[in-house]
Amino acid sequence: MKLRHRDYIRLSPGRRRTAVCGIIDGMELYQLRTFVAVAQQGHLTQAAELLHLSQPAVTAQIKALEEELGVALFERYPGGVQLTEAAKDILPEAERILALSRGMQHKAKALSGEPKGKVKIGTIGVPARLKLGPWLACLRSRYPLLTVQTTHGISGGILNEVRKKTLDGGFYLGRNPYQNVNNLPLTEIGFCVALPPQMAPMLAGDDWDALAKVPWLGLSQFNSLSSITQELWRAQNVSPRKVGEFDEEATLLELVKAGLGVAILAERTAKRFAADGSIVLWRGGDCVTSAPLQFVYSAERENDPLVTMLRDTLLEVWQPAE
Amino acid sequence: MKLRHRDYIRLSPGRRRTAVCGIIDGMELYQLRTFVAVAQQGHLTQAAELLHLSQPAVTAQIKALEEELGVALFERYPGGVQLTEAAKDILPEAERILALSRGMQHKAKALSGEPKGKVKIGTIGVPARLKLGPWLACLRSRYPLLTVQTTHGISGGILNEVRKKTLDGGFYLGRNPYQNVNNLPLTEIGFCVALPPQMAPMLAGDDWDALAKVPWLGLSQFNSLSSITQELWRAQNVSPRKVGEFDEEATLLELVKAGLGVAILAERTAKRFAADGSIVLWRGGDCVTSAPLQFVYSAERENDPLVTMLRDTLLEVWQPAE
DNA sequence: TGCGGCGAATCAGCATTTCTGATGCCGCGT
DNA sequence: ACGCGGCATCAGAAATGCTGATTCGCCGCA
Repeated sequence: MKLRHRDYIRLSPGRRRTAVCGIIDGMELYQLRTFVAVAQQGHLTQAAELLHLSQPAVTAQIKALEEELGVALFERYPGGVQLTEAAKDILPEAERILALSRGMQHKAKALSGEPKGKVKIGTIGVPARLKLGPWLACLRSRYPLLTVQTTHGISGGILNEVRKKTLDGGFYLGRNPYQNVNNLPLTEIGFCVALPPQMAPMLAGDDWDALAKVPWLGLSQFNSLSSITQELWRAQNVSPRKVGEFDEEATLLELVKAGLGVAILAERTAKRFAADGSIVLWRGGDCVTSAPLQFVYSAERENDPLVTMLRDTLLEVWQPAE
Repeated sequence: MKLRHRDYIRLSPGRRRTAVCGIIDGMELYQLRTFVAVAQQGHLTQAAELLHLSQPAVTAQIKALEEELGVALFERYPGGVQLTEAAKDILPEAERILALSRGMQHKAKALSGEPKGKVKIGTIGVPARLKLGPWLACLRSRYPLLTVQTTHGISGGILNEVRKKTLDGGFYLGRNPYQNVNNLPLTEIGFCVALPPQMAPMLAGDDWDALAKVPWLGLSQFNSLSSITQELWRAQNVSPRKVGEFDEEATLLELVKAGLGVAILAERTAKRFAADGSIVLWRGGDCVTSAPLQFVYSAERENDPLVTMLRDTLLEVWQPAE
């Protein structure tokens, strides 16, 4: 990797901060947050998105911090940035500081009395399957001052919003690929392959190659099933003929009924509609794969009293049942 | 103590900071610094001075922090403020965060290569007695890029400037009354009572009562000897007739020579001038008291590499000698 | 009981900082 | 070569933090 060229001209407009003598009392938490985000992402641009900032803002903050500390923190390469040796030493300290500061905020929140405010939750799929009703009821009864706002979306989108902290938490189907998002497994959901009745005769056996030959209703890449399905095909070493990409189960169901092709559906949905014959299940309804349904939230908020409340009530609703 | 009345109207101008969802990513280090300073001082005004800020600025910062955390941090009483119960829980966290952040800055400074910059040192009394020459020579030889700026003053003033971080460090004579200023004892300095030659006959014995009857050249309250002298008189249960207050030893010496009254002088100075008869020492030059000569610096900078350098070189210069 | 004094809150205006959007520059892959 | 990803830079705009003057509440004192 060749180091990207740049002339070290400073733009620093000169701060107002009271810089007294030796020590310049100027380092601030927002700079550390940015530092850590950039270190994590390896890109100013991506860090900027995570921080809800523009890229120039991130550039400036990093530059200011580097100047403040008297140490270069990143080496700029084409295609991204990389921690310097010094920064590798400093990063854990910054993380510890941020962790402590979050801890302090959480403590304060815990001390500030009855929890109130609005919680934003991302939902996916069928509300009933999330046990959304019982959960919110439980939440409401225990914390009356809390209001909830739900946002429906597809699995990947929800996860991303949780990552970007646009949502306080959300449901996710599948294995969460981010390490700065924590998850609470709720249950396992099985999936079957649904066939239009007219195609059923052709696919009586459990032959994957045969399955690969009929039209396949694909999933949008933001749907968590998408990657699950892809793994599935790869494992069987076949590749399907996709007739399109769709991002909601209800849509898929409709299209299967209409005979457009075969698709993967959640076991429960599939079984329900197989019962009345509007679709037929491959292999008689055996699940071809499964994925965990999880509740996800920002890892930074692991100890946030609010998140704890969410987790506790969720467990209460899910534990006895499953 | 009666709680001070006030209507909790907020002025908060609304921040720009990206307040996303549940958590408001807005707490900043400068607010914590202010919080801790106020907690320590018990007065917004005094904290403001320590922080080089105006009192309204401190008010606003505390208010913002309280709003941020959702907890009242101080109760306002006439004559000052006091920590709330919640704040007592939170304060240690804030201190830990600040300590860590300082630690990080120090680490960065240590990593940033050869130390350079300007160090401001407060001096008192006679430079030679501070071994200033040898010390600065040692410092210079070891850290060539470091420049030193000395500010001469009286003991109390220097200590205060160190406390307010206007100076990186300084010399102080006496026991340091502040706990947020650390000190490095260098040596002990003895003091004798100097008499004008013409008064000597009247005070041949070692009678304190007799001493109390002659005119006394007092010390300004900012001179560290001031409190030492006061203790001394109190211990002897007598009180002198002050003819004025002066703040430099050289001045005192001149006045004693001129016959205005008696005064307390450092042993060495006193002995030197007693030798040529321009003054006479009470009790033949026995010290009546002594005080430690110390190097003082902000406690927050205990681990600052710069301060470590100062301490190490000082010890090197002072250790072998005394 | 009226009068200064102390300390905090408030207000308006100002100075400075920080952000954004547009743009430039640099390597890389197609 | 061209477009693209990604960072730096710039100018303008928005927002924040700070200050000085003033007010308010409470206390001690005459």
